Amino acid sequence: MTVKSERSEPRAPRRSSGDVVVAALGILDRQGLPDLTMRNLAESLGVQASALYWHFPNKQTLLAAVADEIVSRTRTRPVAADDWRDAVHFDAMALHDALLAFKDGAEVVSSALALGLGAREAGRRLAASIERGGFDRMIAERSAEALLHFVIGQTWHEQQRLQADSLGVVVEPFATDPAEASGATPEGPAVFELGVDLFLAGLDAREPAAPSRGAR
Amino acid sequence: MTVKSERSEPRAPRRSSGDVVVAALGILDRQGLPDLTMRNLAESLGVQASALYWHFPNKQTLLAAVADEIVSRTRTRPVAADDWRDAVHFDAMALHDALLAFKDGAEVVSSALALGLGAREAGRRLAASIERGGFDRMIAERSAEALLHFVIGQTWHEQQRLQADSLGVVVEPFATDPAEASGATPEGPAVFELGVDLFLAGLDAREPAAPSRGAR
DNA sequence: ACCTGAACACCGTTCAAGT
DNA sequence: ACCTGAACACCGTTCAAGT
Repeated sequence: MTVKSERSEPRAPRRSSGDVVVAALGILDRQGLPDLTMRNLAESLGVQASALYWHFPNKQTLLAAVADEIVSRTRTRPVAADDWRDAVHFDAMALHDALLAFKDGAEVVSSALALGLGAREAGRRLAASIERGGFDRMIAERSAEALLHFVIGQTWHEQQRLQADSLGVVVEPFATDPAEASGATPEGPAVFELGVDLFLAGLDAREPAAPSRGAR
Repeated sequence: MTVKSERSEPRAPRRSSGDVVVAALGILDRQGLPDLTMRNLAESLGVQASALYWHFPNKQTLLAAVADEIVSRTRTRPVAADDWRDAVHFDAMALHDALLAFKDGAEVVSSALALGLGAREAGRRLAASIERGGFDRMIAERSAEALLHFVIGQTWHEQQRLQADSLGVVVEPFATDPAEASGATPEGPAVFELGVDLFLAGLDAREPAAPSRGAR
């Protein structure tokens, strides 16, 4: 007989702020950012909208936590002994995939980062991988920031096109010549890879450094 | 005596969509994006909010026009005979400045670009300057896009910090080590320049090409 | 500690109707 | 051609009060 356990009886299944973030990710995944309202989110938790303000001071802070969660789900490199260029390349691709994993993921992370809330982990990983190339910390951090802005901006744009396509909306490709824009979009990943490779080539040229291991 | 001119008498000082964009820029400049509501904008034009929907189908389209206007005010290079690297460098800095010229300018342009509306001119200019280095059009366009995303993302972040500072809000600097984050932020422009230089070095390494002029 | 209920001060957008 | 007036269906946030 479903009696209550030992001590006190847990009145209701109360929520932690972690639960709120998970519920927010669910809405993001299924519906996207425009539908991620405090009211919708509250409803999906079986709660009043005002209850969310016990867990987070405002929506912006909540979105920052969501951005952190998206970024924290980035794949990490299995082996750590590789060339630093491969490590940076891997980090960039992994972040790209993590952003694509949730509808409007890139936009959420972009805003959080610009606002100076959350999504810091992404930059830290890139900087750490770059540092393995023997660059000093200042260079590593700043170039990581540059690469990070590229990855997020590019992914946001790409994600927007993917979502537009899936709705059958026609969006002109990103081309200089409108005449050649009529052809099929070559493909997404190539643009992305070119950017990352350009960046790596730039770093390589800046400092010959040690080939991979050993502090110069 | 202030009589009416020849033909018909102009009843009221009616607005063009250009006037709407200019008014929007005014609000952006003085108050920022959160205050750029259809109602505020209408009021600044002495009109009802619903009147704006005669000029633009929706707010998103209006913001795209605003983004176009911001980008179109980018300084253009005085002399065209320079090295292509200098041209790209100039374009990047000029766009940076154009985005900083209006409160939340970078955010407005970032969104418009990601959404595939407006702000295309920025990419076109960069691509044209890169093409002067002898790269083929595909490479030029894609690398321009990469650089563009960096410039906008970086500027958005920078602008956010500038505005936060001017309000006395404390925002932690963008650093890996929270311990070293307590120092003063070194400075903004340097981060920006490093990114552009990295990018140029990457392009340079990819194709030795002609030094500046002449098609390879 | 966690949440309800009700309210406040807004939003973007539509649409019939006016001139 | 350009705009009004009124409405619709929402927003984020606050706050006293409940358990």
